Amino acid sequence: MDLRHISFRLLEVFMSVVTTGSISKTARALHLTQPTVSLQIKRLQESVGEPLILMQQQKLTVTEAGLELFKTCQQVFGQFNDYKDFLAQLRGGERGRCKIAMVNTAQYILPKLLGPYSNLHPHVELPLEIGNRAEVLARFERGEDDIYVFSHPPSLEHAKAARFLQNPLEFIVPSEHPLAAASAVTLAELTHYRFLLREPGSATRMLFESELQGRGLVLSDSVQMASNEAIRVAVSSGMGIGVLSRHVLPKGEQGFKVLTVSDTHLASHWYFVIRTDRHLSHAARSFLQFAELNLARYLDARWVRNELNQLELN
Amino acid sequence: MDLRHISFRLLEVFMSVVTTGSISKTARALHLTQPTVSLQIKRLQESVGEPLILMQQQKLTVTEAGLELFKTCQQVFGQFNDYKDFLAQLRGGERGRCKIAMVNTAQYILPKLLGPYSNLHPHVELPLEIGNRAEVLARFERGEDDIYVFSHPPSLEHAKAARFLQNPLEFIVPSEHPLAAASAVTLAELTHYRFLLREPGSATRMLFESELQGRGLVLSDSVQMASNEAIRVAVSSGMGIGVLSRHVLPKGEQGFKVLTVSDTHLASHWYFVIRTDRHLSHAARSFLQFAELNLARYLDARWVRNELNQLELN
DNA sequence: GTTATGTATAGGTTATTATCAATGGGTTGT
DNA sequence: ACAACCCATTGATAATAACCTATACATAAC
Repeated sequence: MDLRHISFRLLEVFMSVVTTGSISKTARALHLTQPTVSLQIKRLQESVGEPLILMQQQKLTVTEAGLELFKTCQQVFGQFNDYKDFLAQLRGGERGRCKIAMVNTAQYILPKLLGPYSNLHPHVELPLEIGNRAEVLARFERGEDDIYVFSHPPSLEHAKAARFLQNPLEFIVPSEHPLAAASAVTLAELTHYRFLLREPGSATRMLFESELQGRGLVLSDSVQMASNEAIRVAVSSGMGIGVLSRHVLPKGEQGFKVLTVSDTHLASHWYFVIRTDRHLSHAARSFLQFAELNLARYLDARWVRNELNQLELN
Repeated sequence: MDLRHISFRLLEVFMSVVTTGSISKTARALHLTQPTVSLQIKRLQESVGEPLILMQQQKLTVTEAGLELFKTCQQVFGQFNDYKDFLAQLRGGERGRCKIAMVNTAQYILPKLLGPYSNLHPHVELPLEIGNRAEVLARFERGEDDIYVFSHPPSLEHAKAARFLQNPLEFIVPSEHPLAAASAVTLAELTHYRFLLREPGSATRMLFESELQGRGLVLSDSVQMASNEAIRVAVSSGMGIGVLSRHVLPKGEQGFKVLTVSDTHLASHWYFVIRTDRHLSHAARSFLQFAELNLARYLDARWVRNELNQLELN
């Protein structure tokens, strides 16, 4: 038996012949002519190498081999119907995978969207990758993920980016710091103190430094720290002033105080980034559409900047 | 997703691409060229309406849809392998159906062959039909069975017949019959007594009557009875002389006696008959081959007349 | 920078498929 | 006996599937 050149169409025709018990009826049912069906069956029988139906006394009977083939076909079409269902779910975004790579700081805000989304689409896998800006950029280059989250837009080929949230920066000082009691301060005043900053590549630091540079200011002293958490702890223990995303700050200020800097309002933006040269997976599209509709609901509405329509998801 | 024009070959190629993880390797493995495989996959993807594999960074990855299709294919090929096994069994005569229609008297001898055969091939269905000569002939005409058993060859179009057993006729008389004590009698002597016979069409009666006619003898009295069993009982109760196939007589003579008729040796033959214009089912062929080899073993060797090679089974 | 290696695309050939209409030979039913 | 069905066969056609070679184009390896 040589299946190679048998198409599913052929099996469909065969199944119809078995169920209708007639070649002519099948022809009518499938909008074919009777000779066509006759030939199809003949060809199928040759491929199988065994008679599948017999005409005896003008009545069509199905042979043992034919009946068994029919059962096999039923199962096979069942399997493919299951597959079709799977595809439908995939396309509907109910199933599949949406791999997201994000820079460190994003891990404080993205879960607020991911949680509700995941509850709505429990069958969608949502593997997350967290790294620093350079790492996430490298992942983007290699196209390892479906969605990338940056603050600070990467200007790359094949990238489409859209802002979705403001990332306001806040200055925090130890509770016992000389400036802690001031009702308002200026940026220039701050530069006399020691600053605790993330590594040079980080969006927060880049934004802060370009602001300083634009205003001709220079920090008298700064220390580099590996994480936002480390900065927060260091500030609380009196090491210096920190510049952190507002989203990173815990609700209750513990051991530090947020300054009101009257002449400075620093804010970068969070971006969803996708590659234009890759098919966006259905799940990823589904997540971004969810985000577009629900940003204000799950994130602090004051900072939402919904420009996801720029991704042209539809 | 439109399966209609997808052939199994195409799925085979796809599966190979998934398992080898490379289009070129698949091409080499299946003795195709690389562009051929590329195109096949492309076509499959179009049929499915969803990307199945992705090339990223020179590495081939299988999408969700692709992986699921692969699993589906595995199952489907599994089903068809099962079907192939089934076909092999069918062809080997291990499975299937062998419908046999036989005349009444044959039911006393055929089970001796069918029993051992059935033990050897437990998965072969062996439906039996038993009727008088006319009924079995009608079944033959309509081609309702695979094998027909007659004594007396039907000379029909599309029939191939072969003898396999002599059917010697015996004369039986009631124990208290005047002839019961005689050591030997002649046919002519018998004609003076009442005979118990089957219906005119039966092979036994036809044979007996043609013998009488050939020798210019006429029965003085005869009664028609519906079955061999009825004749046996009637003889035992003294109603007259019976003519019965030796194979029908029980081992211990009860209430009757078998005569030795010195001038008469009547014997017809049992025939297996098949239609030449129908495919002989594998099971039927298998049974006849079994019979050809084992006649002498399971039937009384004295009467075996093995001419089954005339059926040209091989 | 050159050489493999792997994939995609273009262009072409041949065999096969999927159809059809027309026709002939059977059965069945009236 | 005739109409009504059913199936098989024939002959024809347009589409397409299944391949190939040649070529271009990446990336990885040396």
